[in-house]
Amino acid sequence: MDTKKYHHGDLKNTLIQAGIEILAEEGVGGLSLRKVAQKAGVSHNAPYFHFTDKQALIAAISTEGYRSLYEQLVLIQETFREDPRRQLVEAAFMYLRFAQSQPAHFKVTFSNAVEREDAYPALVEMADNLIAELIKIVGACQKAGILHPAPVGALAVSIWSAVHGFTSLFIDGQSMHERLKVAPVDQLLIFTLNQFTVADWSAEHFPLPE
Amino acid sequence: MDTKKYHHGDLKNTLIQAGIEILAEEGVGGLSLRKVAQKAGVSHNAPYFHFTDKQALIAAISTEGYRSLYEQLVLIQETFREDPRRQLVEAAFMYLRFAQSQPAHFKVTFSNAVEREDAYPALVEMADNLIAELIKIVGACQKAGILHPAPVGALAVSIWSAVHGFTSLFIDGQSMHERLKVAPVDQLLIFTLNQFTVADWSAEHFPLPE
DNA sequence: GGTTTTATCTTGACGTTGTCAATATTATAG
DNA sequence: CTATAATATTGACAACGTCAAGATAAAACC
Repeated sequence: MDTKKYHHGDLKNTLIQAGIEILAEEGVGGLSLRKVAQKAGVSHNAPYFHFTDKQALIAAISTEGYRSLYEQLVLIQETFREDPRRQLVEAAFMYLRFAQSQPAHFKVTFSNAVEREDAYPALVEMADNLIAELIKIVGACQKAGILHPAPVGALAVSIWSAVHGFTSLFIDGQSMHERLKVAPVDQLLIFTLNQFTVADWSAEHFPLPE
Repeated sequence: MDTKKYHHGDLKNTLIQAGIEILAEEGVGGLSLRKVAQKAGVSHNAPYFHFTDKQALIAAISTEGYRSLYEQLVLIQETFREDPRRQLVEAAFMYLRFAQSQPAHFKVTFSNAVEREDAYPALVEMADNLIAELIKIVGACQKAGILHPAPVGALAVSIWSAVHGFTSLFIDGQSMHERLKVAPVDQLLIFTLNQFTVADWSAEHFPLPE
């Protein structure tokens, strides 16, 4: 019950959504407290009754990014309950698609701006949720013999690092994926995922999702 | 011959260095054109004769980040000329150490701020240099039988993605490396690198550099 | 139900920022 | 040695984050 209805009614979430929309329309540079307030139809100081700081608003937007990733990860597991291999592939592409469709929100989510993550427990909690789901999938893949029997935490960190780095480098200025022109980005992501499988580097294990 | 000596003499590079120092002292949020100018001992508008924009200064700082990584990569290859395995390990740790010691510069380098990379040819060129060196190392590792005989460009992208993602997640709010407490960060990086070797997941292939 | 309290929002102000325009200064070219 | 172009300063402006003071409306209390 964070969202009491006083004058405006649920202004807090309205501001968060306005912020996410501004990120989509104008990018990270266009995000300002005053513009968010204007978009929500309130005065330039109204946000201060819901966020102590600009940082706090950014942290809330970041939290929503984690929530979106987390919820999609849960959905993927439900959808492909008996196919951990498919879960991993879908998860990786979901990650990439999120970044492609909302690059500014993706960037903000991964704390380009938030310095003291500890000051925002809701953010930490949602990030933990995301990690927990990822570990479930990696664990299931190990059980199915698709991934090595390494410590599941370490393997989850490695795979997430690879997918996150791949995605970050891709949206942060087409750094090379396009410059090298070695392969389409989707295929490169599959290739990267394949590095973590038990077998050789051929693309048989993780075909592209249709 | 970019650096003519008129009134100040080499103000351009002075401003870039001042910017890097501010990043080290105050972080990304503390970087402003006016503060950079003040640090260089010039008026608040002097930078506009060397950078069209704040973005242009950021692009120059980013370029310096790429240059630093590139030069260290060249040095590593010279130092361990006959040991491609060692080159790869040292390169990965050099990357991580750079981010650890200058997190704000690392973040700025990877374009948290620069939107139109194409508008800054020097930046693109230095990034290309970095990629070229990385590909050399990966190619040497393949020749030595340490890495799979996959297309070298794709493999370089995958490995860079893993190291970059690992490093980014680590400095962007200790996202999990510390939260999971699965292993010290250095060991986790080695583990991640090991995923790309030809053999199994045991840590024999890439021991920690002393 | 009327009053008090408290949460929410507005208005106004201040210093800082990025950037433009106008002006001054100095190095280089002729 | 002058003229010109490159370099730097000063001043201004709107937008920004944030603080302070006041207004408004919901909630709590009797």
